[in-house]
Amino acid sequence: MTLSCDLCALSEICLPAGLNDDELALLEKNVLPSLKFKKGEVLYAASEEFSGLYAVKSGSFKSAVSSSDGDAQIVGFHMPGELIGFDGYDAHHTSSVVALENSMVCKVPGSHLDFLCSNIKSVSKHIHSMIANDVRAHNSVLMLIAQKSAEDRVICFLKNVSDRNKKRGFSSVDFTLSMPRGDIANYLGMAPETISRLLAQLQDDKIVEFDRRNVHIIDYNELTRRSCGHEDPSAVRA
Amino acid sequence: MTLSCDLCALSEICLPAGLNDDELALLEKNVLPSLKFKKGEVLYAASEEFSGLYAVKSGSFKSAVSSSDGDAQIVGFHMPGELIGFDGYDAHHTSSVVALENSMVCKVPGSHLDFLCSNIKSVSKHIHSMIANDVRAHNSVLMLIAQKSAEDRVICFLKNVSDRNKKRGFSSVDFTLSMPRGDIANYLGMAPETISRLLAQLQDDKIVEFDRRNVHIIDYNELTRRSCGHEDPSAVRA
DNA sequence: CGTTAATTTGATCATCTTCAACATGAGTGG
DNA sequence: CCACTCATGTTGAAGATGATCAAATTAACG
Repeated sequence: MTLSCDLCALSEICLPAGLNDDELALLEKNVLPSLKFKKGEVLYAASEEFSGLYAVKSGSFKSAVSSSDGDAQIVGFHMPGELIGFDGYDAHHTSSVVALENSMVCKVPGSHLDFLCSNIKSVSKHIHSMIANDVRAHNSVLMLIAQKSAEDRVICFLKNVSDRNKKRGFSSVDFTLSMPRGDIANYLGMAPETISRLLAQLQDDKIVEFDRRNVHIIDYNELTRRSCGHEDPSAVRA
Repeated sequence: MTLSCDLCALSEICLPAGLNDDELALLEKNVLPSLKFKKGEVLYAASEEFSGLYAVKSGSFKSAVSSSDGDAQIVGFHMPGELIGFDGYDAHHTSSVVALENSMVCKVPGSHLDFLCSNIKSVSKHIHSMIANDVRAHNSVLMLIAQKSAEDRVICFLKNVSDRNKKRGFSSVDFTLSMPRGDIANYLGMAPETISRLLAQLQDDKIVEFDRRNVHIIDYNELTRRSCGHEDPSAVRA
């Protein structure tokens, strides 16, 4: 049995945000019971037909595209409260989404989406907001990769994960990266070796401590100062 | 007086696509008369409140974001038939859009958008499609910049412009780049000098000829072959 | 506890940036 | 219409950032 939306810990940042009781009831009728995914399992794959949007309830996911010459590119990491699936909004998906750890998602079927948007103003608004966030996040990442040094990219990535944890009510200085170094490297457009070296340097500089995938930010201010105007997009991409 | 949507040369690829007469009439009532912009003029600026979506009617635009440390990043070029403005869909814009040449746009005010989407199914679909295209285009560019060599990026850029011209019914082998080299370089995340050198090399290889901003593709097949699985997104970003 | 995957570290190398100088064109006012 | 000026674009040489290759370590997991 699925936890109802109004009891969900994410209700403040997910679709239920700002709804009254009637609207909440209506929303819940149109959201499927949450689905479980084990680490490595596929939420949806490229070329699959669009069947709805997904809200991450727990755990985390990565989405990736691959080019015809076989190269893969991770285009986003998705944390609880974030909405996934816009890449297939009209027809079929072009990216694949995979669980980075054991995770849960809530699904809003595509057929119910129009109905919800038409009948609950704030759902419509929330979706629009998510779309705009998506675009903004994309722009930020593009700027990051196109213009900034490898060090800047890593710092901004850490800052971004920290911010997103904070938004969900978790610690912004102690958290775990659910993805391997290689995924971070791919996402940021660099070699895993470079990630490794730069993290080591941050540790030497006593700004962040790393134990495996566990992160402890020692000097949050310094991290923020160094994070090159990469505003908090706190958003998803799919 | 604005040319009506059904007489517009872009009706097949713009919002009117697939509408019947009644729907067309309804659409036209909700689209403002087209607006003119001179080269360099601003369609909207970052932080401006969202007031609607724009369809490029003629000419071209670029959109850019800037980080707090002053760096600017061009995040998209927009050609006729393409829709601009999703970055502000919920509240206010975070990118600025500037005309690259004398251009015209049609505006769909935000207040009319929900109405149109609710009442004309294919407009709703078209918007969704544009959003999905946006995400896809983003993913392609990200892959391009994060993973590919400078040469690949330039080739894919040319191929992309060619494809978008073709889609609009123009030549895919003879066209003009409306943006300066510096803008291309910024967009692709490299130095203008590198662009210059790579274009020169393509010319030496007898694949493309350049006269200023005029492009003539000599060996389209070779250009396609070299363009690293960067599928035609034929889409916009804003 | 062994086997494989993930991560780190070192050394070398390539690509692309940067700096500098120059060339070319477009736009403007006389 | 021409001359001037500034923006845009090209080319060369040197240098730096980050990639690649190789090897060693360490963790994850059955």
